[in-house]
Amino acid sequence: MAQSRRPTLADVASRVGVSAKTVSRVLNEDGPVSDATRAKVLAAVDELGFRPNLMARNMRVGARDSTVALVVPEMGNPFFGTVAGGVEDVVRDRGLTLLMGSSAEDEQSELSLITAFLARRISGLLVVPATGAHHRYLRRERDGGLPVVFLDRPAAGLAADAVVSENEEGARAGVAHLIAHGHRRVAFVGDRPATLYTRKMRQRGYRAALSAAGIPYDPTLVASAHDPYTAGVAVRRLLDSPSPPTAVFCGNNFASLGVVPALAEAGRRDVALVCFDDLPLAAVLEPGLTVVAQDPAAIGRAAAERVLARLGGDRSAARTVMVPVRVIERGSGELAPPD
Amino acid sequence: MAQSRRPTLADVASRVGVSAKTVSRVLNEDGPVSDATRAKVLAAVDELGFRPNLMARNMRVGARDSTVALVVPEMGNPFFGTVAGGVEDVVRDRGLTLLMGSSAEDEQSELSLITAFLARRISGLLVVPATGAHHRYLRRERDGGLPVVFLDRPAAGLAADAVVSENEEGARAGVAHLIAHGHRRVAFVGDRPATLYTRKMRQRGYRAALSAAGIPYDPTLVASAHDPYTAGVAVRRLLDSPSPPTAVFCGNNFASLGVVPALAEAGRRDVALVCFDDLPLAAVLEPGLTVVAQDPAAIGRAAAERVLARLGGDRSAARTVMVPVRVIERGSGELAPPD
DNA sequence: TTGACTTATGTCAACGTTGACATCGACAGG
DNA sequence: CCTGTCGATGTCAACGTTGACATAAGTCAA
Repeated sequence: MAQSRRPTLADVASRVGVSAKTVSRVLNEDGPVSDATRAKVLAAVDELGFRPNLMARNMRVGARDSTVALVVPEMGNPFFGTVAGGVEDVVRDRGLTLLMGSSAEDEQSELSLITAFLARRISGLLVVPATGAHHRYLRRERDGGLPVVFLDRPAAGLAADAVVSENEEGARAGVAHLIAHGHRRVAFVGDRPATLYTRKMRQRGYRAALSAAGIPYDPTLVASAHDPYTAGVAVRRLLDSPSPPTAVFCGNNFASLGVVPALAEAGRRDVALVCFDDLPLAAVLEPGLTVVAQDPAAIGRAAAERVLARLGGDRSAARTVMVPVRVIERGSGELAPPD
Repeated sequence: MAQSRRPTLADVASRVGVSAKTVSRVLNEDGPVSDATRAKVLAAVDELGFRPNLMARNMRVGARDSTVALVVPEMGNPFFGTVAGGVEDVVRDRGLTLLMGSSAEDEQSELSLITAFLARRISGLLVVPATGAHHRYLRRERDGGLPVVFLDRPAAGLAADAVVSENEEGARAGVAHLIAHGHRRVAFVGDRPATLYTRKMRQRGYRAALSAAGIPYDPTLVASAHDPYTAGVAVRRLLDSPSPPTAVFCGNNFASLGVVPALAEAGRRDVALVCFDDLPLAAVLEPGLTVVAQDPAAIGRAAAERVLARLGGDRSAARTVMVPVRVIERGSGELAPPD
């Protein structure tokens, strides 16, 4: 119960009867140490339960901490969990540890989280920007050689590396897929707020597909939602309108979780549906859910590789990496409109 | 490009023409500082882009880092992501930052990850143990006052706080639910390896439900899988056996993702099904998926609260907190067996 | 046998910060 | 006018570790 101070190198040293430096040498496999001394030191380390203090070490050697920090807007969202998994796979191989924190989509928490990470002298920073946040204040860190990479959404106010999905092209392909199956009235249920980067890009793809097919853009066919409930309400209203859509393109996974049940409950399995982002069980629905699948693990890996490249001395201009998406046909997107 | 050394307190101080200590006072709102000095210091801090070095600070004040570490077996699994979200909600309110890392279900990576965290003098440690890992080596840290809490699965070889779901009771209730609807041949598709804590507890609940109903335990009705594919294969084999089950109890979410499609593809919607763990879209299936839902966010919150209590000086004996689960009826678990 | 080299160890300062204590002027009360 | 108090600041050492350098004993070729 004595809540005793943690043992230090000096404690180990005095127990063995050598200097702290010798213990340091043993633990870092630095300079020469006799086998006898080594054995005694290791025994003492074990007995005392000594753990090196990385903070002290990093300070002395003037190194950054061997950690890479990842800031995401929500921990619970499996998309970001999978992104994090991709990051970890890559950084672990380089002996780096991943630190992760959530900004809760709040600009202020994002700032304080990033500040906390910088205060720990991390080696790299990965950020999925919270809505409305800007990152001008990271300019000095970036210029000072800290790799800063943005994921899923680009940075505002800072020229920095970014890794994003092919949002526009994916949405265009998904909507074109519906049009190719005969639809002319295709609704778009996008994320909220409408200023969100992914929302904007996907809506742009939606409009591109329409105009490529010579279909005029009709704003009454566009709705916004960030949670399933709102999305459900929105899609019901669209279907009840005077000239309802025959197909729906759903712009993010939370919206999908509302749109799919809403269509099912309304008994409207005839409405064609393509969703951005894959979902578990999507293949088991009746009909199966056609999606534009992102590859979140690939996003994480690509971002981590950017960090490693910068750490390795790459001083080239900031670049944006586009990660491909792909359309997975499962039935719901291949339904023809009623004649 | 100069990759210049980061500015220190002393740099700020010499620029303003005061001592480092005065700058420290300004930044920590410690002792008295004149308004004029304060203003000049803050300006210099801004110009130089000074960031306090938390490692140096922590070392000087002899404090642990204001960080709580969470070790999970897989980042991509949304269950753990939601757990992490629960932890974060609680620790953030106390000004603590969450560090997260994945052990990839590997005993060795778990050990090195935990070692890395301990070397950073974290304030608390939360661990979802990897399969087969033991934690005797954490005894000294726990005794030294470091809060150590295990989640989802208890520790092996260490008396420590733990927060787990009511696995046994939940499985018992789920299986009893099937029995109440007339089933006598209920299969169990459990996690793998069979020594996994959650697997064992849930299987125990399965057996308890059977024996409460006077149904003999039939090992040929039990299968194991940790991934969807294997689970699908297993359930098909069960259905093709000479005396097949009329109902299936599925012991974890990855297995569910295999069992549900397998039943659908085999055209066996008549087979009753209850799954441990809720899934998105579970309500939209035909029939809706009856589940025993865990509350991962509550697990995370409870674990974080244990850490905070220990940090607050709670020296009571290690305890295990059970987080309730609940049966959500949606159709698949209420199907009657063929007569 | 000596100087050059190697092996095994020790000493000391420094990393960036802050607690403890010192200093110095201004100002109030007796 | 002296003393005590307070406000504003400075000095110094220490946190735990390791790089640079020093030392001491042993080895070996000339």
